[in-house]
Amino acid sequence: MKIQAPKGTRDILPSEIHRWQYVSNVFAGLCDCFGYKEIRIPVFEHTELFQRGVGDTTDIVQKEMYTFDDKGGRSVTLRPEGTAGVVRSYIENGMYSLPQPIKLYYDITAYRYENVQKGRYREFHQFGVEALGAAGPEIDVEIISILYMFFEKLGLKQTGLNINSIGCPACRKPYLEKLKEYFRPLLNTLCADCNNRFEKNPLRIIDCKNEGCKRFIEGAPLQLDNLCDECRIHFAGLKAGLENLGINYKIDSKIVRGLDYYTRTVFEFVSEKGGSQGTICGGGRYDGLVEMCGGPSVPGIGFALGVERLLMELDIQGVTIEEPQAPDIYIATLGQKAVDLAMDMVYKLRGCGVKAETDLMGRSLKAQMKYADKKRFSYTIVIGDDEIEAGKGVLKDMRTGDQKDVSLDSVVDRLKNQVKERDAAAR
RNA sequence: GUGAGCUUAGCUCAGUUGGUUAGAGUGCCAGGUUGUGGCCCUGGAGGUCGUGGGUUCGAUUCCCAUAGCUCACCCCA
Repeated sequence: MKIQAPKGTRDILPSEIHRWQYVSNVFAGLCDCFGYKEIRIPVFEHTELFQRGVGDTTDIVQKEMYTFDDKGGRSVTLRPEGTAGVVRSYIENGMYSLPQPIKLYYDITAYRYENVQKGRYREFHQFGVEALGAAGPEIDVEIISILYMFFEKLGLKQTGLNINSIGCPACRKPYLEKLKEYFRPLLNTLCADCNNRFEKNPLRIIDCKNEGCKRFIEGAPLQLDNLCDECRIHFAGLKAGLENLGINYKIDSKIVRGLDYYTRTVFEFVSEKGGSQGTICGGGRYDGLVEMCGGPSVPGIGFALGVERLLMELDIQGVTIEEPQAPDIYIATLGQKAVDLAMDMVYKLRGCGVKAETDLMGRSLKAQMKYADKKRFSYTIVIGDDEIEAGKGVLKDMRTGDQKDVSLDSVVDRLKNQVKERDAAAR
């Protein structure tokens, strides 16, 4: 069998790595401004964490987890998302006794076993943020504003924000009864999936895409219209907070979110043209999760953003990310003495932060020049026996083709300064 | 889990109505007389035509199976 990357995984190659590094850096910089610190959590956790944290009735837990027994007979699972692991770490490391709220972000891979298609992979990348300890709508607004500013910084203009409230345990119970009452007489006309959902998670019926079911969903009671006073006030606070910052949103009363732990605020950022995988980012409040995972009763809110989908959206909206700066100087050599000298020179230059290379293939001068050209070096220096004897090298500007002699003693210092000045000017 | 399309060189693709050594462009390597890139020219390396089986004198081509890729459903990032 030919060895190749497993289904649903892919290499991020040197030719595209700058796009990934760019969005990661922008995200990290922004989180830093907002006072969020990076957390790095394990790629795998005990399976039980996700069963409890993500929810037994979710598709993720029921059919999408990469679960296996390790050699000690423990069942472990590759993380299908980041929140559960962060919450586990919050509890395990006693973060509730640090100044609250705890504000964290992460840049991770996640794993779900499902059929691949556009914008969906088995190994995929997420940027995420979690804020624990704050219950009011202000933190909801802050979390959403991170994303809003992030998209703005990246130059994404057609990315819409949808928000909803799915209530708390107190108001969800009577609502679910109401919902079931509504759907009960319709059960034999609803699809098989919905019949399944009816007992396990009736909320998800509202999300059904089946045309036959959609007709009835239109008239179904919505959680948004059946919130308790506290939830209603919270949602009003969220809306007012977003308006205060000038953040546009739409209320989408059908957002449910596929994970069990969400309470009250749920939201997503969607692409206008992204097609079936148009959700770039999803998030919400999870006030019961920490307690459910064995910690104290602490409220939380967060989001996860799909990096693959973000990069797709940048393409769709025509946002290009510039290639990193070209390398500075290539030292072309003729003869062993020149090779030795060049090795010493590039070593010194690199020590000063200058991007320098020399021949490692024993190639002809012409081939070396071709290499320098293809790799887009700004300058080359040619060194041969003549130059060493004269203590001079030929410095060539690869853009203009101009050449001049330079003293080999001073050239390292001169280049160093030149690059420093250029970098300062760029800033 | 279900359905559709695709699979020939590193990449993008031709092609063979079944018949000797399977092609182009691009990329890579080397040359185009003394020590200089880009344009141009020449040459070279590189393919068990996804894999396994069947039909046939003969299969890269036809048939079947299988894997992978791509897309869609479900669901999600």
